[in-house]
Amino acid sequence: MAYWLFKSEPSTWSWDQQVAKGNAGEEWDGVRNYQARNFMRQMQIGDRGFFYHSQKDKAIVGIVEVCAEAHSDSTTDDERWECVDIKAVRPFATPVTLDQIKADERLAEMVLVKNSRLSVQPVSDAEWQVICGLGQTEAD
DNA sequence: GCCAACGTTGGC
DNA sequence: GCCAACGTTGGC
Repeated sequence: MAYWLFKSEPSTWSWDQQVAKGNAGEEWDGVRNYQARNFMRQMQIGDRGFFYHSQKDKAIVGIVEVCAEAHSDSTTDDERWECVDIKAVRPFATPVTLDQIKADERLAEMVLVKNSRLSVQPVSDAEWQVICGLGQTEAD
């Protein structure tokens, strides 16, 4: 199983909205970036991801699970763009802020730190464990 | 609100 | 195929 990170501006699509979709999940649509799309194409059902709030919060606030593999993005007729569906699994007991991530040398190689603009990114197993620890949240 | 970094577009 | 111009993102 692979790990990922999904980034969203809470004013556009927030964790609370994601939770409200329940187990049915929701398309992670609107991505118009090839790198991000290519990562979504690699995702498999059951893969886990962090849900990150950019802008005001700048923190990882929850864990999501991929519940549909890449398919065409319903928000555009342009067939280049695809997206997966994700559903909320559980919130972080304590959100992990960007400041915390930057301060932890074990996370120095995270894409979030190296390329903050990429909206869908891979997370390593080690990074996953470290961040779940910081957030006092089950990693399973 | 500013600005740096990055990705995309389009003219040549 | 290169590169300048432009638009967008996101941290500060």
